[in-house]
Amino acid sequence: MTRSTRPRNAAATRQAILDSAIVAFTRHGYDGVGVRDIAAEAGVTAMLVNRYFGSKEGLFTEVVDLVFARPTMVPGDTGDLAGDTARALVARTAADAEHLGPFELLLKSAANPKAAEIMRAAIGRHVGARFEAALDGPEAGERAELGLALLAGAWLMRRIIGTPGLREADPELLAARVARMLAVIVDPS
Amino acid sequence: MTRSTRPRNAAATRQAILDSAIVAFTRHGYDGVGVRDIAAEAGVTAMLVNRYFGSKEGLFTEVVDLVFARPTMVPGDTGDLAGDTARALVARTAADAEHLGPFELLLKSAANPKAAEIMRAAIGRHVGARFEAALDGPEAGERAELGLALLAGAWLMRRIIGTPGLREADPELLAARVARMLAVIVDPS
DNA sequence: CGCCGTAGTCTACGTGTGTAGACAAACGTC
DNA sequence: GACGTTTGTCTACACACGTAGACTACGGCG
Repeated sequence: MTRSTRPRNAAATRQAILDSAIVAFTRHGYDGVGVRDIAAEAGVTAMLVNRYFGSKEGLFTEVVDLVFARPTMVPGDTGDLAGDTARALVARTAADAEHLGPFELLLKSAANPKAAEIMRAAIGRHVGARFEAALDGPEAGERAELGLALLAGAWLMRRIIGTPGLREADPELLAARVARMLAVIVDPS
Repeated sequence: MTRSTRPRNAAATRQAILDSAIVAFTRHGYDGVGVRDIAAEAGVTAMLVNRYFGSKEGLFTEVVDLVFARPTMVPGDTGDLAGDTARALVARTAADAEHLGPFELLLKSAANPKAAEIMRAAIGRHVGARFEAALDGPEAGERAELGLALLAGAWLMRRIIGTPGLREADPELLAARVARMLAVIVDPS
């Protein structure tokens, strides 16, 4: 039809597949996307995906590792960790915001046990450690994950389920409340 | 093989399908189960499911309504709402606990937008109202859903993803921490 | 005893899945 | 300028999905 074969550029093609996969997996979750969809969005045949990444699972593993590696929520140390994080959460889960990022990916793919295991590993490798490093005091790991739990839960309710109370809440008031909840795990008490 | 047809009992058969569906949807999520699986577990053909519930979506709607209707987490008023709820959460997400119930269903099926919409409606109808009724003061709806968010997030991390910090945390200490976070939204401040 | 509505099964269709294997064409190198 | 490697496509398979439609047999009522 349009073109028989795309220009030969392995690195660029691989990256195009990866980009397409990041968006697709984040939007619809592991089970909600087919390899053909990802390939089509990258302008490529489905088989090429398996050639570069071994399998759908392999591709997902790489996507998760990439998405979870870069920090999106926890800011640099500005002195007000709880407040900054809460404000970032509220801003990113606003109705008109673009809803990509690790939390969306996490929630959309959690249903599949294999995907869950892959993400658990990536969280331990990247996110947990990063969040944990921002905390002092005992039980930093547990407290860090509890903070992540609140963020993930709020993301779920506000963006994915779209529960009205949180969706239509006043942003600043909501952020303040979330900050107060986060303060419980930020301050060693 | 064993039997050609099951004894004719409409009510019992319908209930058997419903029971099977509750377990299956909760365990594997909307997209993770086939109508054939549910039917087989109930000792019935797949088509009977559609005959009784119209479609897979109709069956799911009924399951969600049933599961979200009965209270599982928020206790009767014992004077310590935050503490009791936190303890119930920790107990129910323990490693050796049976992991059914609304939160598991919610998290496992959130990936599918149609399922998410069905659950959003059910939350507004049952859970939100129940949790909200337990709260006094302003913004009760927002605060109730924020509480649900924490519970859902903790459930996700501890049971579904299986993050080590929360999985291996000391139950009483974890419950105390969750209770302190819940206290933020329970007390009007 | 015979009938009829209903509870149930069976077959089939169309579509989508992940991936294996064979084939075609563009590039770098001699 | 020919060759072999790489990059990409095409076809195909085996399976699972939701569900439409036709068929069968049980059970209560006359």
